Amino acid sequence: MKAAERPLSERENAAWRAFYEMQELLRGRLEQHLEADSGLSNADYTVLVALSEAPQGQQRAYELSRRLAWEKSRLHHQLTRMCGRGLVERLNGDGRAIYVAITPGGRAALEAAVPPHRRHVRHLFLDRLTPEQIDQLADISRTILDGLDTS
Amino acid sequence: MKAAERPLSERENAAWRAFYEMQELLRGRLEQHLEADSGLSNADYTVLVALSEAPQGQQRAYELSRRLAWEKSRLHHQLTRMCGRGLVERLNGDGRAIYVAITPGGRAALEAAVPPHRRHVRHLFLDRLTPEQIDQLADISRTILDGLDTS
DNA sequence: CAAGATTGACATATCAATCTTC
DNA sequence: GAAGATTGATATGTCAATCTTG
Repeated sequence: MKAAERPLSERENAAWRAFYEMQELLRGRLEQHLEADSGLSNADYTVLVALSEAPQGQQRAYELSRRLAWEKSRLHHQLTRMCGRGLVERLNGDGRAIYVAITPGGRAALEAAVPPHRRHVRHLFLDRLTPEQIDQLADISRTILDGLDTS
Repeated sequence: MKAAERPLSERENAAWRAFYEMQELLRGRLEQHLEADSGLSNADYTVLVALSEAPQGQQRAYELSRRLAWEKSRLHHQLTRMCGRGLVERLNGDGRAIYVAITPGGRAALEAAVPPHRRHVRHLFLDRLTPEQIDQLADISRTILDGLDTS
C-alpha cells in the first residue's frame, strides 16, 4: 500500500471531520441569520460586498466572476435574480463587455445587512477564539488558499 | 456606538475573509473531484459514510437527520434521489418509523469513492499543514462547534 | 394534538451547449 | 477561432404546508 493510500491517522481524521462539520454548520447558520435579518442570500451578500468595494460601485462581469472565483454561468444566473430585485443593474460597455453596478437599493440593502451579519460573525466565530487562534486560523487559511491557486 | 457594533479590526477582518474564502473554495474543489472521480455528490458521500458507520448499515431516518443536522425535508429529498440510483433503500419499521439502509451498490460506490477522496483531502489540505496546525485547527473547530450547539 | 414523514414551490449551483463579437 | 455572455437542464437546499399515525 502506497503511503498516500494509507487511511488518515486518528488525529488527522478527527481534525478533518471537526473542521468539515464546523464549516458546514457555521456556513448554514450564518446564511439563515443573514436571510432572516435582511432577506439577502449569502450569494447576494457576496456580490454586493464585491461591487461596493469596486470603484464607482461597478465592475465588469467577467472580472467579477474571476474575483469571486465563480463560474460565469453561476454569476449570470445570480445577477439575473438580483437585477429582478433591483439590487444591481447590468450596463453594456463596448463590444462584448457587460458591466454590473450596485444600485442605490442594493447599497441600502447591504448597509442594512452588514451590522447584524457582523454581529453574528462575532458572536458565532470571532468572540469564541483567542487572538492567537484567530491568527493561527488566518495563517492556516492563507496556506490552504495558496495551495488551491496552484493545483 | 456599542462595542458589538464596531467594525472588525483589520486583523479580524483579514482572518475572517481568509477563512471564509478558503472554506468556500476548498469545499467546491473537493466536491468537483468527488463527482469526477466517483459520480457522488458531497451529500451522497455524507449519507453513505454515516450509514456505513451505523450498525447493520442502517439507521432510522429521523436519527440520521439529527446526526447530520439536516432538515428532515432535505434528507427526504436526498434519500429519494439516492433510492432512485440504488445507493440506499427505505425500510419501514413499526408505525411511523422509516429506516434507511445502505445497499450493496451503495457500499461499493462508497468504497470506490473513499481512496481518491482521501487523496484529495490529503493533497489539498492535510499535507499543506504542520502537525501543530492540524491540532490548532481541530481545537478551533471544536470550540466553534460547541458554540453552535448552544446558541 | 404532536412527532415524524411527505410534498411542492422556489432559490441556488453546476454543467454542457449555444450565441455573439472581436 | 476564441473570449465572453447566455441559455436550459438538472441537482441540490430551504421553507412552508400537509399528511399520517401514535
